[in-house]
Amino acid sequence: MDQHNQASQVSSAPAAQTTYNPTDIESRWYQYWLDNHLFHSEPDGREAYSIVIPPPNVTGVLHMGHVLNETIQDILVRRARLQGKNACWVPGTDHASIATEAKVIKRLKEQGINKQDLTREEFLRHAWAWTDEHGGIILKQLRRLGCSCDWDRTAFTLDEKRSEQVIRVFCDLYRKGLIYRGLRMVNWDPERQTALSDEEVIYHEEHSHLYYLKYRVVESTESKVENNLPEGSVVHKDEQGYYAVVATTRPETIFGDICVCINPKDPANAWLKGKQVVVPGVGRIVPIIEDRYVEIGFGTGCLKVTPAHDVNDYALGQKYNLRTIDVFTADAHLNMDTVEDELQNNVRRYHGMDRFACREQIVKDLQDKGLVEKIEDYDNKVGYSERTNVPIEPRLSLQWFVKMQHFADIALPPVMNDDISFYPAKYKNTYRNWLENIKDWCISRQLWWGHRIPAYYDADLLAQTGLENYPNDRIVVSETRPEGNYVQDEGALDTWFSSWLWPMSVFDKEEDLRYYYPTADLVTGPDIIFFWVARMIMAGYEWQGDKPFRHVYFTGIVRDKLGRKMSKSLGNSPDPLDLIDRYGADGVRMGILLSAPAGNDILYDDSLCEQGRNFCNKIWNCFRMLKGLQVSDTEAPITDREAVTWFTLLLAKTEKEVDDLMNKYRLSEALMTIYKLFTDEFSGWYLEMIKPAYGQPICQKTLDCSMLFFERMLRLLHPFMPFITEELYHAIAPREAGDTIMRADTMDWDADSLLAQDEDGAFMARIEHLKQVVTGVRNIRAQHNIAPKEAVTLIAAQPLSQLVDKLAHCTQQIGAEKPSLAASFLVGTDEYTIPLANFIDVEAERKKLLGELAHQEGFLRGVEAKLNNERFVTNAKPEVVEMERKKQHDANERIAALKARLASLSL
RNA sequence: GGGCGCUUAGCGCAGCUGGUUUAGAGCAUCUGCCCUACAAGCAGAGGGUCGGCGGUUCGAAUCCGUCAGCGCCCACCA
Repeated sequence: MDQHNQASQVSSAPAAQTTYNPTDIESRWYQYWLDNHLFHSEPDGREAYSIVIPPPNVTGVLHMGHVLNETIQDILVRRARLQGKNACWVPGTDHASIATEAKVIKRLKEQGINKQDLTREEFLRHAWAWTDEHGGIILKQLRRLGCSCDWDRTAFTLDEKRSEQVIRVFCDLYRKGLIYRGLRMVNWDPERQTALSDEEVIYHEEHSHLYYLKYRVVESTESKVENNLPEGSVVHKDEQGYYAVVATTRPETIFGDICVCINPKDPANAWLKGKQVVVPGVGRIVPIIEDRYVEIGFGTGCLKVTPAHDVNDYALGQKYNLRTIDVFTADAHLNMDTVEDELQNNVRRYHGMDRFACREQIVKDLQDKGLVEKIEDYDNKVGYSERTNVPIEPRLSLQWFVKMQHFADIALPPVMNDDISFYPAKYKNTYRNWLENIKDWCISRQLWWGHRIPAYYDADLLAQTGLENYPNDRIVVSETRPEGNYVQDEGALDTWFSSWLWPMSVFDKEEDLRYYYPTADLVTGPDIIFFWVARMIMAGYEWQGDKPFRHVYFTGIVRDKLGRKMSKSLGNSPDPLDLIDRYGADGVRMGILLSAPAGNDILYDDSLCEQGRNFCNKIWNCFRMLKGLQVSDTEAPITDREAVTWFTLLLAKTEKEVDDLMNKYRLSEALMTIYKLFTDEFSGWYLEMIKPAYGQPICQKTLDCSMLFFERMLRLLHPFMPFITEELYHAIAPREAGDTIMRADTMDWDADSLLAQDEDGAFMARIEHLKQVVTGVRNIRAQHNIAPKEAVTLIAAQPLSQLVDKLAHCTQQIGAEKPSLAASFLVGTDEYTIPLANFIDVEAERKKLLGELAHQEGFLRGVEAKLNNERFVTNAKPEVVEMERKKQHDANERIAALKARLASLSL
């Protein structure tokens, strides 16, 4: 069946049911939007508004974090569309090399296939098959949420267009001298067996141990010890002789120890100067060296130096030209083949052990030999791979790097001077901090799923030199494979090396790039400020000469009710699709947004979606009420005209407020403002004002105005709740084919000139006063148990609008005598009285009045304390003093009225 | 070890270029209501002195200092 027709049918008649059922409505309208290409954008004469989606992992599924993020983007895009801008939201996915490669490997394993047994080409075929099969599910899921992406522009970070640009950028940087290949100590993920960037390492505090190991002093040098002990020496000796004590958290790296280092100024260890010691359990004889890097007083002041397995030790190694002995395999098992032949007998038993198993074993063995002085509990930070969550291993390897200082220099100023503005602004500090301490970016990965590094080695030369010693100036870096016998670099590029081009790479055509770039807003989490945000800014200036986006909106983290991060293992993360089934997409969108100001974590709870669903229901019923009214051609009563004028002003004012809040990215507050307008003002007050008596018709004019208000409120709400607003927009009146609430040119009115009609606010003030009187009457009804249907008399000094009589179900008596048996209340300084002969509880009334009197007198004392203070009267601004005088006057009037009431009550 | 941010009703928040009737909404709570748009609702109510202390000021939730607690980011003390 034709989906378009279905949608039209839905809108032709409001359903009779009293609750809103979103399911069918949402899927039909989404199809309608697609069928009419309402999300598609092409460059034209209008102002452009563009957003690029933070591309989710191609094989990912929708979680609550996405719901928050994508809802915000959709709100911004839909609002821009309503403002008449040419809005374009580009969707897409990320190839997420590490994560996806891991998934593919896991799947192959389930099929009994090992990655090692496949060629690169075979593996990639499997990976693409997997991507085609499972990829892009998340984009489908975004449709359920209502996301108005321009699906024709869907991009993928590993598709042909994107690849071209990534390779071009790599080559460009290489030619500019900003990319180099080098042997460095990098963060190694032994699980995935690849290098990582510094940003991909997450440090966790851990309870571990500090092992104090005995490094025996070599006998030939021992004799001198006794004769020459400097002041303050701390000498260790047991029945077998002298030894140094070295503290380490990683005894399994001991096989790679090259020397022991002390601080030259450390008196405790000065006796070790010039000595040699034996690496325990290994038997290697190593020198004591001296360097001020070692901190006196930490541990024993003796540091074992393992240049192949520690960043600092590597630095020392460079400084003193020490050799490296790498004792780990790529998957972090012990490799004893690198240890000297003559020591093999000592260490052979550890060969092939896992690094942590080896730690236990070597400690045990050393304890047996009496070579462990002591073991202390110790808390230290251990780096974990962000993706595989295994402890990373510092590893010396040949990798490709981007020189970052140049990029830091171009990316810092625009953020600091707000050319690119951050919401909330506090992240500017974080950003600056990172850029001011920038380090080179390791971009090569030992993975297959990704952009292959376009570097080529002469096959013959490579055979002679090997990769490590291949001369850098003979590397060919090129967009295309060079002619001849060349071998391409095996590495792939860090995923972020393609992501950082996203805001420009998604626009295929030059014309599009010119029109849509820079994009308007970026919506993302602060956790990828370094990974992505900063690097996009760098890339934007480097290749487009301009910022990639004008504003960055940082969302918070979605947590559960107890403040815990949502995770699969905790099982505290609801399935968004399930929530949409239960509450409707509009309900879920409102739920997630309500308590999510920029940068604040949100504590998700189903009750928030319930509130969203309930709001939909309220809107739905407002419409049912209006649509169900009988109409007449009679003149509108004065009360209708007052109500219409009031609501016109209120709506115009609220629209401006909402607009202002949106400009400040205060989306939650904007939604709350609309919510209150709809619920309190429109449903609670306005509809009650114009509602005809039972069985009576409403006049056409009033109904028309009311429908106009309703439509304008729908439009105001549309960015937040697209489905119900579209549904009711079509239910209000028949629309042309393809018409939509998201189109810009509906119902323009000039809010400013409307508001100018009540410039001094007198009319609005009158209605607000009137509402307070109604509330006062209702209050007395509640206190005295007077049923709503029972009419009461209201004694007032001045006549009020008939709206009061209608809303409070009362009859006004102007200036009438106030009986002593009555209840009264004050609005401002005006007193209102309701005779209550049959109902009044005199004591309760007196108590209430006395309470009010005490409050007013306390207030008056505060005001008078100020006014009696000469320094206040002379120093404060005149208008402030005047305000206090007014307060004093009003308080006195109210006190007088309360006293009079109390007196008459006592009669 | 540095840097940043937060601490306001039961909960999550707004207010913070000092003064607008002795602090504001939402949710939750309590009371009363199935009144013909809505019980996924209506009407009404209670509840904070603004983390502690000190200072500046005629006046501070709002500015300054300090202490405490919480959170985030960065950092090569084994």
